[in-house]
Amino acid sequence: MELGYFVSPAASRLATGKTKTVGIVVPVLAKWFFGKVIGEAAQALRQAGFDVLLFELSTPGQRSRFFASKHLSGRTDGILMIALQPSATELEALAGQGQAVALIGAFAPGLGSVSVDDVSAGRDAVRYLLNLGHERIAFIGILEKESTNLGGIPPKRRLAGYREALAEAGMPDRPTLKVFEENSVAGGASAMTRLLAAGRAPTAAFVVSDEMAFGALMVLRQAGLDIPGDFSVLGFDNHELAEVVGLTTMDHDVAQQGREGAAILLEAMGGSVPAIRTIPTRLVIRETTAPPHYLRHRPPETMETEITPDTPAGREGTQ
Amino acid sequence: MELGYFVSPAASRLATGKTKTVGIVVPVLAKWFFGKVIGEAAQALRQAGFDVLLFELSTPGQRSRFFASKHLSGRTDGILMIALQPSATELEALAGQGQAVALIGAFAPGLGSVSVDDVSAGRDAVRYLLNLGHERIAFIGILEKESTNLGGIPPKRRLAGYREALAEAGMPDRPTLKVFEENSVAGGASAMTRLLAAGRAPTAAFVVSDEMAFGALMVLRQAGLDIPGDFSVLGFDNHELAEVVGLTTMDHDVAQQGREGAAILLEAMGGSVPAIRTIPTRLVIRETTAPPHYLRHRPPETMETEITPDTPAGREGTQ
DNA sequence: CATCGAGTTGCAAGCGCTTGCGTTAATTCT
DNA sequence: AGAATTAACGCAAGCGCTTGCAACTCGATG
Repeated sequence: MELGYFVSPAASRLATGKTKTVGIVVPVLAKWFFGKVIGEAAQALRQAGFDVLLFELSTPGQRSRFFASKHLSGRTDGILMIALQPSATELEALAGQGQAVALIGAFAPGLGSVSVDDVSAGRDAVRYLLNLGHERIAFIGILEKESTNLGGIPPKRRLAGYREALAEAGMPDRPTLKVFEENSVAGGASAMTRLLAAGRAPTAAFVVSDEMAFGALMVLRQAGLDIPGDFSVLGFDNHELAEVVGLTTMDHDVAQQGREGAAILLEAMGGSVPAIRTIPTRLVIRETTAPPHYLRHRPPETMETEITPDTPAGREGTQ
Repeated sequence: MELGYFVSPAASRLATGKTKTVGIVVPVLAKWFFGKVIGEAAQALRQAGFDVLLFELSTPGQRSRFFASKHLSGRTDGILMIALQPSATELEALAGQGQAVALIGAFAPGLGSVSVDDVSAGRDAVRYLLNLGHERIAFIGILEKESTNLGGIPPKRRLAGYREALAEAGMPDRPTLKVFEENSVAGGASAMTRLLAAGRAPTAAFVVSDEMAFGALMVLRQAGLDIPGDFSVLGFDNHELAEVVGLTTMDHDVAQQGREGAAILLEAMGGSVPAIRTIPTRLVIRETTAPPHYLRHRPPETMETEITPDTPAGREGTQ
């Protein structure tokens, strides 16, 4: 019974009610982040003897259908939701089908989850730009279209971090410096376009995703601006290609999030108390950030090459 | 029986022997291409009433384990293999478990498959560089490490296309201009480094994947070379970020490959004769290609902006 | 040596569905 | 309207496993 596993899963499911299968739910697949985290989580889950079913909820229709029909019972024992903030009724629907649930990049009362410490990451990112001497720092965030469910909580928390850093430094939080667009290269491009078209342009931008930052960089280059001389860009994710572009970015261990998410789901299915874990972030300085050109003659006051926030990975009581 | 679908899948599987589930098998997940094609295929499969199980075979161990144990029977009705060239014994193992099989980006006798017309795509790409006036055109391909199963057939066929174009033009096929590395940004970077370090450097390179092309571009820029003035780079895939970098590349409809792969698997599970389809490619000219600098004063002989090969999508008798 | 307890083994019930067959109701033709 | 054909319906068997219980074996103890 232990080695050959020639048992018929169907029969054993019927008899036990356990499917030995989990569902991984993502808003999109064709993004580096999701591939990475799914891959890592799936491997851990598979190692624990679970099959993994994939669900992509890229439209509101798919999302509501997924939660509406109770097709999960008998199909999966648990659900790992990635970058999707479930509503109370959605959570109920899942619970009603006897599903254990774990979240990556989201929170829910009573559920286990992993996420990065977005507010401190946002704060650190903006602090760094402030230390460089920037005074007009833009924030490029993710637009919450109802037709998409990307975004969710993390970008909001990064915005909170942005505000904190500004407040700390006694800088005003100007509404005109905050723009929100779809989370994609194109979205980042149009956000930067809007920023440049507005009255007084900023000298730096904190962009909540590297993909958007790529788009932003593209329009800056097309506009003939020198990076980082005329404009600094700081991204988020440490995307696989951030290095190619030389993008300064906020790194967080994506693979670890996948692994921890899997572990937490496993615990939840085992009936353990749900853990809430936080992944640390780390600023990776590359070539898209520098003091603003009007300060170029003297070196910035601080010039660390790497900042690791003092929030270690571990259990936290947040939420 | 049609609407509510409150049936217990386990019981129905037991009774019918059909699982209404298919497996999608990929060598890696954390790549744009795979996310895209899986997403599209999964959606089509799901629409047809199938659940999709995900299998990532990123190591030779995982691969052999996957084919060795007969854990598929009773789990899936069919397998969609993406960018994985199955061996004869692997195919037997699958057939022995009653699995229908469809391939994306690979071929096998008697099996349905979709793939791009790699040889004509490679030929077109290199023809374009030749038309631009390049005389030393490098080929950056994928190294077949036994520890990875990426690559496979398509890159080999692209190389064949490269050779054909060179032969047509009466140009020699110099071994020193062909380098092979791992399919990644880093691999592309080291390939280009080797090319620049060698005796007489080429003036252009045809790179079999955009990711490698990104790496190649990175070292060219670091080397202080002007692109496309000093060096032209032509990629493959039309990666989501190719536009950001301005990379000239060979585009092929990735989503369509996913859809067609799903359709073919569905047909195969329905007992139809397996179809072998080919996806057309299309050269997308951007800013990384130009005539070599020593020809800059006069315009190139031909300067199309887009070449659509005359091989339409459709059934073919190849293989 | 007999008895009791612990450990082992085998058996049958049942998980919830599908499927074919026998039965009954509905429908059509003469 | 009666018989024959067809459609609808319900019933029981069985898919291959798990699991609890009964029967049994073995070892240890009084």
